[in-house]
Amino acid sequence: MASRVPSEVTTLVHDEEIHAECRAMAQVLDRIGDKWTVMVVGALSDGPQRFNTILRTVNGVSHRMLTLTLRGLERDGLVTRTVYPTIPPKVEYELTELGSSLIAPLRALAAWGRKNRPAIEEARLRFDERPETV
Amino acid sequence: MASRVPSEVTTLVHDEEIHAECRAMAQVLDRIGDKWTVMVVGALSDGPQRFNTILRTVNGVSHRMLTLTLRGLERDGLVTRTVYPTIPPKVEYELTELGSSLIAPLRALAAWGRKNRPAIEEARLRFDERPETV
DNA sequence: CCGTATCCGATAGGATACTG
DNA sequence: CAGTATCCTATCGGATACGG
Repeated sequence: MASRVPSEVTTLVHDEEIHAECRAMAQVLDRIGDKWTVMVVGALSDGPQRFNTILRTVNGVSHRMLTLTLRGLERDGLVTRTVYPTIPPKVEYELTELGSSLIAPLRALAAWGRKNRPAIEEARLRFDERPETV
Repeated sequence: MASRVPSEVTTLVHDEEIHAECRAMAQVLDRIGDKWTVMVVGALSDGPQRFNTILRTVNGVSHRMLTLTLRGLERDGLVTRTVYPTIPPKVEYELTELGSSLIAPLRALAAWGRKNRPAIEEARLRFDERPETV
């Protein structure tokens, strides 16, 4: 890390911006990049849900992973957990303001996926069916 | 899969929509949910880049993972790979139209991250510092 | 009904060394 | 410079069983 020469300054500023973008994305992916988080958020976008309801809605999630996923979302303030001390117990999960604010950007991504799935699958076929070593 | 009763029909239609959303998201996460893909796309958003340039830009990525990440992006038609058969070899990667179209929704997510990082970190502290079992 | 613990396999991803 | 192969580890996540 030697001292910088003046001519690099503008580049450096640009790099800083890039790196800010990168750190933001790294953080977001750390939060939502796992297998179930966005599905759970999606399930909760309908309103408060009980544990077992989410379990049935989110296709394929295991009991264990749903617990962990919800715990993570609660920890980060995206979801609230409310226990009704009845017998049997009833626990409701609900998106916070913060959690709800994530839905819009998520939908944008999902829209991209729906729109471009055909193109991606076509590209994939072409790539896989091309000769081994041209 | 028993036959459905009529009273469930409207619910079913709604469920179908939910599941379409879910599958779209599952697909997108499968594509960009790994550790490096979005960073690489970000690096390429500046224009075509050589392998080693990307390697230096994307902080922390290993030689191996960059290769795999780029291969995946190429396979799905998000990136083109151009080899200039000079000595030493020069290989340039560039976003396709499809790849570029991913940048906007990605930026939306990054913006969400930058805006809400403080709130998330605060929530996390509160959660971690609360008594073990109230 | 909801949560946790234990066990276990699969895979992601880093380090390194070798090739053209 | 760019790509591949090998090895090794950490983590993710599923199945299951038990506890409150």
